[in-house]
Amino acid sequence: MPEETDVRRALLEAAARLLGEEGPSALSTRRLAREAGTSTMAVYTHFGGMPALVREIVADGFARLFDRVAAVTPSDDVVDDLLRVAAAYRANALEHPHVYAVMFGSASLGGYRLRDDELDVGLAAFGQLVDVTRRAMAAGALREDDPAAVAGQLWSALHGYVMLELSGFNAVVDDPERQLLWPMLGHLVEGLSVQGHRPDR
Amino acid sequence: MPEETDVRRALLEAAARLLGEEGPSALSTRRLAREAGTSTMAVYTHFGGMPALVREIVADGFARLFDRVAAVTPSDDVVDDLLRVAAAYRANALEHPHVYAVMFGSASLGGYRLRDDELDVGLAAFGQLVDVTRRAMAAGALREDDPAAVAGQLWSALHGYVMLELSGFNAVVDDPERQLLWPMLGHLVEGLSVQGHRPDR
DNA sequence: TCAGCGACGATAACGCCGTTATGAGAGGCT
DNA sequence: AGCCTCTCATAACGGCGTTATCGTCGCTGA
Repeated sequence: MPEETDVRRALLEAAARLLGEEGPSALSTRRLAREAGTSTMAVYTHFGGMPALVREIVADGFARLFDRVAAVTPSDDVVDDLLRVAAAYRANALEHPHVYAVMFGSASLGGYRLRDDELDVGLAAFGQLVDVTRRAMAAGALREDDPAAVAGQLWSALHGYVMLELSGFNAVVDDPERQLLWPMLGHLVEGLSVQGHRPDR
Repeated sequence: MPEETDVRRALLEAAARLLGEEGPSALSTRRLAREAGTSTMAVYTHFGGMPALVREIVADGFARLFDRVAAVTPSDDVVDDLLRVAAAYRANALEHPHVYAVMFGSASLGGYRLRDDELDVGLAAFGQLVDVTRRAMAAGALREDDPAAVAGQLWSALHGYVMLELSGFNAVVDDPERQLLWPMLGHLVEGLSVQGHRPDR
């Protein structure tokens, strides 16, 4: 049960700022303490070490992702809702690329490991996508199927494009957003909406 | 023009082994020198520093990816070729998860940065996918379109699933391979094969 | 043959890092 | 007042990347 002392808040804000502005390599206990105007011990009394502090940052990242997706207002065009959810997801990742990388990377950054509570927040965000998918099925825009599986397929594709964009690999085409992201989602939705079923593989 | 001295080879092999067995955090000049039976200076005389050594590992990773995909023998079923290319891509990533993460992660690991020659090897591997895509279009299995764009869409989706699998997030469903990977690629191919065109977004 | 040279790498040092031990100070409770 | 707990500054330990220094080879040219 973390109480929001000033030092604790200062550390979290400095960590978020450092991660956002200079990347993961700038996140060190000493640098953090310097920026927050305290000593390295504060990191240990308030968090128990760098990995736990990173966990907090990751949890905040999932919470922000959830909020960003939740801010998409449903309309009467379910497919458009789906695409706007994707746009919100991508925008959040582009605005906080390092946090996104830590959230989903098997990356380094102190040997953290996703724990149940953070995973729950992540699953809650995924649940939003499942909801939109379920609504799209109810509206007939997507073929009836396991909503979690279909949402997972959409998520995989979206996540893949975002990761390639963050790595710069989307430059294999001239206009990635118009040649990769939206066509890919469009074609995937199209394949998911066909009524005839074809065996997979 | 690197000459293959024993020490150089020993360093590269130790680095590959450490990265594969213990992950990125085990890759340090001192540890590396210890494992290779030499001193840290060897890293600098042969590579110029850890980032350059990591670059070599990444280049090898791209070369191996290329070979793995090239080993897929074309058949008369172009869509099946495509799926077997995807399977080879995924298998390579699962066998060398840390290398794959470094190749495509905006990750840390010493502040490397993809340079032209490594990027060329990566683009060559992507070219293989473009070729398969082009053949699929010629065979009528995919609608005529920009092959690079279509290949990029397939790559994005595949890469996304692989990344989620490496992060453990594919556990949102019970049987990820049968509920996510193959259906996703199948639906995407289906959407890409429909003759009617729908405006994207 | 042998002097000279250049590459290789072992040693040690510098300033970082994460982490821990120690202790000083502040605030609340009895 | 006494005590206790929480907070954090200081200092230390070992490990890190990197650089400077320097000894030791093997080769080359006369």
